[in-house]
Amino acid sequence: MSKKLRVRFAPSPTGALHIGGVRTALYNYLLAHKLGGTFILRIEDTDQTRFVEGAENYILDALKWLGIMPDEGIGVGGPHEPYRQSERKELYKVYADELINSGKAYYAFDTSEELDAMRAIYESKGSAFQYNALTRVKLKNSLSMSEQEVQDIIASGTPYVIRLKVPAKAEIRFQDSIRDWVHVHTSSIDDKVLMKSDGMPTYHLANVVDDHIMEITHVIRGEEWLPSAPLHILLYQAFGWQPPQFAHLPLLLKPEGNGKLSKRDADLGGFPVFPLEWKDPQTGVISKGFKQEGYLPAAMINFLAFLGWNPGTEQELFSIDELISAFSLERINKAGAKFDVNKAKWFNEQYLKLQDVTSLAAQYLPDLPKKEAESFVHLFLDRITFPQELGEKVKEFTELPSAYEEEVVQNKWNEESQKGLQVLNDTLPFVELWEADAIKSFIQVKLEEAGIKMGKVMQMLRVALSGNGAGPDLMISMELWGKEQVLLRLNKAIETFGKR
RNA sequence: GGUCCGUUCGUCUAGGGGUUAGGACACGUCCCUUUCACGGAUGAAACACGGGUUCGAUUCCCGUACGGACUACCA
Repeated sequence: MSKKLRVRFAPSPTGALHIGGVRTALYNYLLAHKLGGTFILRIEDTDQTRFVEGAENYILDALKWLGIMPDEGIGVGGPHEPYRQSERKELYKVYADELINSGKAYYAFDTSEELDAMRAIYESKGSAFQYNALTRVKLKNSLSMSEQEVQDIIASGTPYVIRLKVPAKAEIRFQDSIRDWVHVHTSSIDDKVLMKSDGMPTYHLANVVDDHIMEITHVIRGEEWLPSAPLHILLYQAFGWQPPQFAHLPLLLKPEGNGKLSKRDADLGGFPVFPLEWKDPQTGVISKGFKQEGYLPAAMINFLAFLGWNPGTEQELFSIDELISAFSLERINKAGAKFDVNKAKWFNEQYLKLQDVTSLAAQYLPDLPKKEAESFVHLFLDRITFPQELGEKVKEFTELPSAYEEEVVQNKWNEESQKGLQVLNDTLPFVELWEADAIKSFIQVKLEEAGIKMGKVMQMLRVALSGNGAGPDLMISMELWGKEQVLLRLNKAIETFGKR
């Protein structure tokens, strides 16, 4: 029997969770649920300088809103606590020392400034500096210095880092679930820093150690990690551990032109990149959230799932349960996907129509009587993308027209329609049952009696009552306005047009 | 610059040695609706380029171009 599947989503609390991160979390969640595995949330906060207050809660809230909650980890607990890397600091030191002792890693004393200077020199010569088998002997580290020197310098309290001693001539290969075999020569891999001088591990070390300890079987993460995957393989090898199965997801790209989707593009395009609204605690800048814009969680999930994956059938609308059963790593695409707001909106419209009318009415039209609110929801549900448009629609509907659509008036206001409106104005007060069907037959009869064709006046009537040449069913609208209001509007319109 | 990854309609994608290259969004037209929207139908719209392998390549291989990621004591 194979090991039980365990996956993790491991964001850094450096700000709001980006929509690409949400998709990564979603794919992890889907795989875990499909295969009866465990979905773990771990926080990678090893960079103290980039820590942002509130970001961790934001991540949790965002996942909660979308319904992709972890089974284990932050906010849930579990057998491998703590799940915040800053709280596991001591652990990484142990493993880094293990690598030192086995000769797989070494101490380095070069300062950032020295390295920067080194890079500048190489760059001026048109090449790139690498801290590797070729250069490390000439730099300040435990490989180039005598053992005594190293002991002295450490004892003196000089800051140091621990670097991985990358083998000089080897080929690293691994089979990615999405990209198949990837191979890289170690000559292109740097002796990466494993432990920083502040005693914190870098991503690479912490990630590998935690994934191993937490028994992660599949690492599903963004493509930006692909270049460092060979380094991670090297680390697993150095520890003598079995690496997990890797799956590097294609990137989410900006809608216009090329490049990774960023917050800036979103602002330009007028759509969010964050699931929830986010206020940057440093700058106070507020970024839009999909939730606040009116996107439904189920629509977001469906839309996101299809950005880089598809079931191979022609079905597009998938509930989360359907996604879980249809999902597989094998059907994830290789190429990056551009974020298309139109498609997102379409998904939202589809899910909006599926919403319960009663609860939409209660939530978005709370000030209206229940029955009336529900009528409005019925009237407008097919014409909106976001639920909060209901309020705007109703407001617009309820207010007296401030102007009349000029083009329609121009074309339709004539002797016959004038006569028709006048007939209606005179007779409508006598409608007994003010209800759409009754109003309709009443109008039919009255216009016929007057010898006026219905088609000649209906659009004029619409403009007279609503101001617009197009809109929801007129008879139902009239029912909702009520007799008094209709007559008021009709009067006003006749008066206005009559002056022309 | 170097390393790695990628490339099918405008966008998301299906497909895969022989297909009318399929679907969805967006767009056009028509139908439904005395309007609009919804819905339905329909149209326009793609295999980056060049070599090779092959009877045959969009599909396999190699190059080129283009795009992207990475190249920090950031993740």
